[in-house]
Amino acid sequence: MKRAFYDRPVVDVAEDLIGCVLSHDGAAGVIVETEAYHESEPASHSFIGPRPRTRVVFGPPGYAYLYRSYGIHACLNAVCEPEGVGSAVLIRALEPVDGIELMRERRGVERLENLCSGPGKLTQALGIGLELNGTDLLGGPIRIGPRTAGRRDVEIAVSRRIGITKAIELEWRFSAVGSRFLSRPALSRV
DNA sequence: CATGGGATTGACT
DNA sequence: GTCAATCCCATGC
Repeated sequence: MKRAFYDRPVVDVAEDLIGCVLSHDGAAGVIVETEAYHESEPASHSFIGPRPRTRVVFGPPGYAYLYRSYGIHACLNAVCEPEGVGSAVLIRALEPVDGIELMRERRGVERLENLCSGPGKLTQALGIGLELNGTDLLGGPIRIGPRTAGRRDVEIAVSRRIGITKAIELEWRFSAVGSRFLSRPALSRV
């Protein structure tokens, strides 16, 4: 993807990332679930303004923001919108396509539907750790490629975001309709 | 400086 | 369905 892809409203980027291919260190998957987060709404880490932890979210678009969740898991985001605006897309689930055996080793589970069906699972399956926070998604170790042929017209469902307590009314979660690889099934559709 | 609480997962009832 | 694990970091005294 080009830098300009990320330099747009975060909700648009979140929707357009469905069907794109995320890869790192010998493994890759098609993005089937995302959520948008923006400094204007209280569910976002950037709501309270720049802090040491969220510095990269306010930086230029097209960089990786990684944070530790519940003291255990790493979650991957793509920073969006112009520098100075705190927004990012959380990658929540992938359909495994490459390096599946490597994913199984890293995850310690066999079942395909269990390898990348959650934000903490997919970072483990791809070997993405917190040390990659702030790395460039263009030319860095983590890559996001465009939709491949046959994925250009994916049907995309819209729903409320998962696991948050604030701004739950916003329908900023996007998922590929009918995918078996979601963290949770979707409800409505576009 | 002490404390509380997650953008989650997996094990267990 | 319930619940503990585990660690920054943000917040408040």
